[in-house]
Amino acid sequence: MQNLLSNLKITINEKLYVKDPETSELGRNILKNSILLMDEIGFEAFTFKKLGEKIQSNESSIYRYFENKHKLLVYLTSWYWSWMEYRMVFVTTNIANPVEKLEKAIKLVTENVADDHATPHINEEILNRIIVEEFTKTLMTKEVDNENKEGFFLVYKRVINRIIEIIKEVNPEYPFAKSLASSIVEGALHQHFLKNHLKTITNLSEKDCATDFYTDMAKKILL
Amino acid sequence: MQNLLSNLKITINEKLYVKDPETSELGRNILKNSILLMDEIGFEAFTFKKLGEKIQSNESSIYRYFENKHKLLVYLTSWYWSWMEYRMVFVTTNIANPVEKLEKAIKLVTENVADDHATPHINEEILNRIIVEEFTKTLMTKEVDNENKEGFFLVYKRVINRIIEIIKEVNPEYPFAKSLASSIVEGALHQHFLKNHLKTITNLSEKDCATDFYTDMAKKILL
DNA sequence: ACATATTGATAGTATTACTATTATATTTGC
DNA sequence: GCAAATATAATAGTAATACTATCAATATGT
Repeated sequence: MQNLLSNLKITINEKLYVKDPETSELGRNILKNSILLMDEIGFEAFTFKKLGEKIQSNESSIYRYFENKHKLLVYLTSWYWSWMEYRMVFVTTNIANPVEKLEKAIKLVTENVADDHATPHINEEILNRIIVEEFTKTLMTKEVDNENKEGFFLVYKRVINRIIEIIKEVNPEYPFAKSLASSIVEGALHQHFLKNHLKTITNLSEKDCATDFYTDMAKKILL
Repeated sequence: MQNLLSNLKITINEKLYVKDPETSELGRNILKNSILLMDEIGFEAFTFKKLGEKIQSNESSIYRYFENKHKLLVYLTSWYWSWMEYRMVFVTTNIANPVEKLEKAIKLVTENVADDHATPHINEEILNRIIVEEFTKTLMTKEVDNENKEGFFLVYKRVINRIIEIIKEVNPEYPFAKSLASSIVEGALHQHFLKNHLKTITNLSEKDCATDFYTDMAKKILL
């Protein structure tokens, strides 16, 4: 089956870039290699100069696409959550049973991620590692309130809102639907971080994912 | 009642500092004002130069206490979790009923924090804000595995392990005690972050704390 | 009073995070 | 096919950061 994404383009908030990187070879190269380089050396050590060397291009050319590395990271994470939202809609549409719908949504945000070949310049498996290791840094800045107003985190909130709605379908009486949904999405990332680095305080081991833990949690809380 | 902490000194991993800041006036001044300055301008904008100006001391003098701002932040967060552990032991000792014990432990890690006047140079209310906004940054670095080996996160893990043990007492059959404990501790910080910045995806509002949400969660999962 | 430790002041370095300018390709429009 | 527009590359430069090193001033302990 041909994946719909081959034809659809993921749209990202225009304020996140100076020039749309999806519209040129260099732009797509920046996206592809910024994912690889960030995964390799981490967000703190990542610089536009090093990225320029990696793609045999110039620092100044990269600045024509992105104002700074923070916005590039927000761009990449927005891309990830957009991709996640697209898959969530796909997987939950036409499912009549709300519990089944919730199970599918939870599975999606908690399972291990593999590359989606429909997007040749984005490796989702590696991008997922960046989300696990760096995503909270996009939020935890002194500019978060302004950036939130500018809509930088809309896609992320939309993914969580979709889960909130499903939770409400499953149990309209439950008073903490929002907190439960945001806990699952953020918590799953955190459990994956722990399984990689602080193994003694998580039950997940190397190849596990967080699906069982959160499915069990949601069912016991809501049913 | 005189708080025990007035007499007890919180011990921090020696690898986190060059010279123990609790042993001099300047050291305690660095601790006190680094908390104030980080809260004010955020960890990214925080520099030893600015801190030096704030305490009318010199950048180079601060470097004699801490190698860099990352280690200072790890020091402050270790201090916080030590203080939390001390209070947790205090609050859970001699409670026979495991469920009551768990409730008290959850309350402690999820409630809003007020200043503890037993520690004149540390303002715990402000330090808690720093934990909410910056704690994950101490973990999410490329050095996390080495620093974990050096014991930088021992106190944090110890707090979580105490909760794991209580969860096991409440329900020895539950298979995800570790993930549940780490979810509660990290998740509570995250919910507090959301209530301050991304209010639409949490049920907590301004003066709420995460206690009700997590107490309800733990009971439904374990009982 | 004198040795020792602590702090302060200054200077210096490499790197980062940009901005500006100019030159050189490449594309496109007619 | 050629001029005009656009994109990219190369270079230089600036202010700030994250330190290190040195030396002077001051306080403390015996």
